Formats: sequence, structure tokens, C-alpha cells
Amino acid sequence: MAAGGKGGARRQAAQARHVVRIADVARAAGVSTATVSRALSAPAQVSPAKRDKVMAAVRSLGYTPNAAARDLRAGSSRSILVVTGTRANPFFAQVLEGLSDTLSAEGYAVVMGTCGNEAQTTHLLDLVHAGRLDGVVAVSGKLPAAGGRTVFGGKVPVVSICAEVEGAINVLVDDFACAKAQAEHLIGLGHRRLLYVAGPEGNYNELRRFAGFLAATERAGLFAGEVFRFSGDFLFSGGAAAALRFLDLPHRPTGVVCCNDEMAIGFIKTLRVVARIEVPRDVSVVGFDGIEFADYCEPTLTTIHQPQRALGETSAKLLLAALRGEAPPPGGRVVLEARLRVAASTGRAV
Amino acid sequence: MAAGGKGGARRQAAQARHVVRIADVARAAGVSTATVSRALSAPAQVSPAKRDKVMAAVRSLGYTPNAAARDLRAGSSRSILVVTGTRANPFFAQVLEGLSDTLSAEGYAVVMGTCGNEAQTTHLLDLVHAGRLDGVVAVSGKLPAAGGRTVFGGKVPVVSICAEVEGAINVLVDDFACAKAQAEHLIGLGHRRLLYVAGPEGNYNELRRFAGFLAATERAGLFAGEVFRFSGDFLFSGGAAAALRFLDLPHRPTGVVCCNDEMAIGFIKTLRVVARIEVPRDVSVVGFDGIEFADYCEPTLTTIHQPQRALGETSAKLLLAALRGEAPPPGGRVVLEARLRVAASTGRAV
DNA sequence: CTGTTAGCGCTTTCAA
DNA sequence: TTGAAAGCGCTAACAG
Repeated sequence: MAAGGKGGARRQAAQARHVVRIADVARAAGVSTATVSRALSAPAQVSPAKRDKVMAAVRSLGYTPNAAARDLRAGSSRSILVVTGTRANPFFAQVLEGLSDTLSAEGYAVVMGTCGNEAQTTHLLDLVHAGRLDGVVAVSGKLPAAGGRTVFGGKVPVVSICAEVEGAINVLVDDFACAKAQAEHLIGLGHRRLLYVAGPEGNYNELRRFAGFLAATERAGLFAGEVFRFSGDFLFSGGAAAALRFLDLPHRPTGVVCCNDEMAIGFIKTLRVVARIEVPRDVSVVGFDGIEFADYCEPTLTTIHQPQRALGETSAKLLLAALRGEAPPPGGRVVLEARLRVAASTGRAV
Repeated sequence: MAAGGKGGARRQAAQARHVVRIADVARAAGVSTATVSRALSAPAQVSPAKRDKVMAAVRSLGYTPNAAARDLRAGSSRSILVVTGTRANPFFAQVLEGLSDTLSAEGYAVVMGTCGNEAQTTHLLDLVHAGRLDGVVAVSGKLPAAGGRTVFGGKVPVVSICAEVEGAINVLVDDFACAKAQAEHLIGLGHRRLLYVAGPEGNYNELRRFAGFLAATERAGLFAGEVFRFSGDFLFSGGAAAALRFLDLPHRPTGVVCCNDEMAIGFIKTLRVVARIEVPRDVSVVGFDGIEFADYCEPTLTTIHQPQRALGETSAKLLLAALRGEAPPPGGRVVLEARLRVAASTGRAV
């Protein structure tokens, strides 16, 4: 359609119809398109006189090089896919903040993706295989995979945050050690009947954390009848549901280890509302993540503080390095420090 | 990895060098590239026999059409820019969830942007003007603009959520009426000394809400000495800071209207921790937004519930409609229902 | 129904 | 230093 109008004498009409192209700038500056291109991306190669002419034309016409054409030539897109389960999660929101700040500072666009259903997953995979994405960051093990295709088929670098994935560059905290610290904190306070409120079945973090929890209870010599495990889902409502089950227990635990903060908060709130049980007077509760809410709920939550922004920033830097062709970190993984911060939700066993 | 193992060692090298193009598929299927293209995007135009051959070749080669080439041809990118202040905000996170679910269900990629500093802003503007984005959604009035350029110069549809912007399709709630309802609720409970904890100066929502608050206090005949206004920033810490100022007041208000939930929660928590002041026994506090945490803090927050997901979904649908060339809604705006939900943080004035 | 072909807008040899 | 020209991979107009 452009071809038709372009050849005609009515330049005005053509201008109004279409966005400014490099040829328009070239014409206005009285140079070739090659010179315009160079003036923009390699100014040193162009004589000052022409360069100025070009820049003036660029400004006056309001020219911005077309991205699709550039991408097609360059074979890259300067876009990164970030895949998460849900964005409605303050922990990941914080991680993403660090991630996208770093990525966009380097001129990369950040595309958000979810693999909720197969359609979404397929769409993400298509994006990667279509070369629209230069790299992938998966948060918490959410790697799009469907019909035998994975994100690794797209030969772009992949970084995984908070979950170890083979073939990816991994940015982690030591879930095992942290969960062990949660349980040990409680045990150290004299608690001998412990409840573990789990994350989703099969979830990477859940598995590691439960293992850490068990390691601590075993080490302390707690036997099976003293240790409970309720399934959960990382949501407030999951913590609330666990609290209800807790209330039904004939001989209740006095210490509760939650796999994340939302569940801990939902647990505590429900105990209070439903049964007037107070934390830490009647029960001690530890969370995991260190979300901001943890400092504003009642009581302030004893929890594992993860370096949320740093997880995102580190991942971004590693991806950027991979994009530049640099070697991945030794072992293909970086482990960041996280630690227990004792607040008001835990106390001595009664 | 499937591709690698499949061919011989020789094939690997060749395969690794180049991504599969349409010509490769055409050759493998013994047809022209046009037929491949049609088989993929308009199967009805191709004979079943050839269509099957093409599809078989597509599958066996693992072909995905290159996005940049497609975009260049089509003059569009099937990507939408979503601009927010911060993602670390549970209210917006929920809005974004609805937004991106709807957008990605239609095959659009969602690009996240922030206009924190000028570099970021310029980058976003470039993206829009470079034709890499087909539409823009601005959350809470965060529209990239720098050096005289705006997002409107890129001739793409713009939707604004939660803030009225001229030239955009607006999706709103009635901030004025909601804030009025907050104050009236308190006044109805007998409170006559009221504090308003504001959002950032100049913020659209802040302006509308403060106006609504004032309308209610004036209507109730409260005079200047009975009405206070503290500045704030929509953060927990802002609410905490307001609480400290509140404590310094010689004759304290008994009712507090907060411009959002985080500030309300930060306010309440600080009152309790610093001065053992209990809500609603000593002071009543109303929030705004209806974030999930409002149901889990102590006491459960009386607040304005905004239809968070619906705000996102509605915006997405309107943008999609605009992209299809459909007319914007009457008046260029849609106003969704939000209302006060009374919980445990407000009670009768003492 | 199918193939040929002309670009989409840009960058980058290759020559001058 | 500069310009001419060849594509990047794809789709759609136009023949056949």
C-alpha cells in the first residue's frame, strides 16, 4: 500500500499517512539512507557536517528507527521474557522490581508471561521460538513447556530464580538451610510439637524447605507423633485453612513453621478470629520470605528474610552477561544469603 | 535438545547454525514459501494434501515463523506496553493480573514499563515510536512523556486506568464519591475530628479523594480546626510516619481517612507499637483499595473495595476493541463500581 | 489452488 | 567518508 502512494507526487498525503522512515530523513538531509543509519549508530564514521544535517532532520521529522526492521536485520529483539506463576505476590513483585529495573536500564524490554494454562504456555514458547525474545527468566521454576517443546529449544539463555533448573543459570537461596533455621529457632525455644504448613505439592521450594524442616526435627530427636504437616498453597487462604485444621487437632502443636509469609499471616489471623488463640502466647509461628506485610501484621512476623531485590538484580546481571557471550558462574549457580529475623510471632513454649 | 539428538552429528552443526526458516519448510514439503505461509495462516486456501505435507514438515523441523519478519510485514507487533509506577503494590498487581490475562489470551505480549527516571521514560517512548508496541495502558496516570514527546505521538491507542487522562480511554472508579463515603462512614459513627492521610502531592487519585473527603466534612459542618490533613506516599512507611505526627497532636482526631490501605495499616500498626493505641477502641481508621492484606491485618480493615481484576480486564477489552478499530465507549470513559466495606477498624466515636 | 515476486525498513558490505 | 544495493524472513498481490 505504501508503494502506491510513495511514487505519486503528493508527498504531503504520504507523510500524513505514514510514520517517518529512514528514507524520509535521508531525503530531508540530502544524504543516503546508509549515512543516516551510520549517523545514528556510529556517528564517528560520518563527517560532522553531514552528521549535523542528519540529526537536524531526525529531530525535525521526529524519526525513530522501526524496531521490527532492526530486529529482522539484527536477528535479535532486545526483549526478555519473565515468567512467573502469579504477579499478585509481594515477594515476587519485589524480585521482579529488581529484575526489570536492571534489565530496562540496559535497554531491554521486559515481557511478562504466565504459564497458567496450555494456551498461555504455547504462546510463550512461540514467542521464544519466533525469536521475539533474547532471553528468559523463570521465577520459581515456572518454565514454559508443552508438547515436547521447552524454552531451551529457542537457544536463548535461561535464568531461573528461586528454583534449580537443569540447563539454566540458577539464582537461589538455600531453602534447606533456611527451613532448618526456622524449625531450629522453634526447637530452641523449647517447642517439641511442630506443625509444618506446606507449599503446593511438588513445588521446588516446598520440597527443599520440608526437607530442611525434617532435618531439624530429626536432629532434635522429635518423633513422628510430634511432627505434623499440612498441605498449603502459599496464599493467605491456605494459611487460614491450615489454622482450621490445626484447631481440630486433639493435641495441638505449639510451634508452626510456614512455608511462606502469607500462609503464616493467614494462619495467625484465623487462629485469633476463630478461636481467640494468640500468637505467640499460645502458639509460635515462623514465616518465610520476609515480605513487607510481615512487618505490619500482628504480631510482627518472625521470618526468613530473602534478598528480594538482589535476587532479581543478580539474575538480570547474569542474563545480561550470558547475552554478551560471557561464561556462566561456576557451577551454573549463584546462592544468595537469606536469614532468620526474629520478631514477635515466636516465643518460649509454655 | 530433541532437535540436537535427532539428527546425526553432521546435522547438528547445520541445524545449530541457523534457525528454521519458511524456505526450509517449503523445500522439505516440496511447495513454495507462499503455500507454507498460507497453510499456516489460512489453511482453507490450501489443498488438504499440501496442507498436510506442510504441517508435517513444520512439525518435523520445529518451525515457528520469525516474529520480526512478520512484524515488519504486518506493521504491528502484537505487544502492549503497560506502564506502572511500582509493581510492588498489591492493588496494582491485581489490576495487572486481570489486564495481562485478558491481553495474553488474545495473543498479545505484555511489556512492562516504569517511568522512574528520564532514561526509562525515553526508552519507553522510543519503543512506542519505533512501532514495537501496538498499544499502551497506563496505570494510575503514569504516562511516559519527555522532551515534548508523549505516547500519543506514536498513534497507538492509549488506555488509562485509575486516572483520567485526556486523549486516552479512561477506566476509573469514582474516587470522589468513594472518599466521600469513607468520611461519611466515620461521621455517621459520630466522629467529628477527622484526619486525612494523603497520597503523593498532585497524584490524580489523591486530588479526587481529598476533594471527596472535604465535601463530606463540609456537608457535615465540620470546621477547619476539626479537620486535619497529613501528606503521605501510599506506602506502609508513609502511614507509619503519619501515625507519629498524629501522636504529637495536642487534641487528636478520633477518625482517620487514609488514601490507601497500606498507609492505613502502617498507621494502625504504628499507633499500637509506639503508643499502645488500639483501633477502633481509641481511633477509627478507614482504608482505600481493598487489597487482600486488608482482610488479614489487625483489626480487619474497613475500606473501599475496588474491583481490581475488573479494572484490568475492562481496560484490556477496551484496548483490544480500539485495536480492532472499534469506537471508544461514550465519553471515552468507563466508570466501575467501588464501595465501602465495613470491617473491624471503625467504631463509634467515644 | 499454487507459485512468483515485490517489498516491509533497516543495516552493512562493497566500491568508489 | 559516502552511496548503491543486497538482503534479514515473511506475506500478499497478482498471475496462472
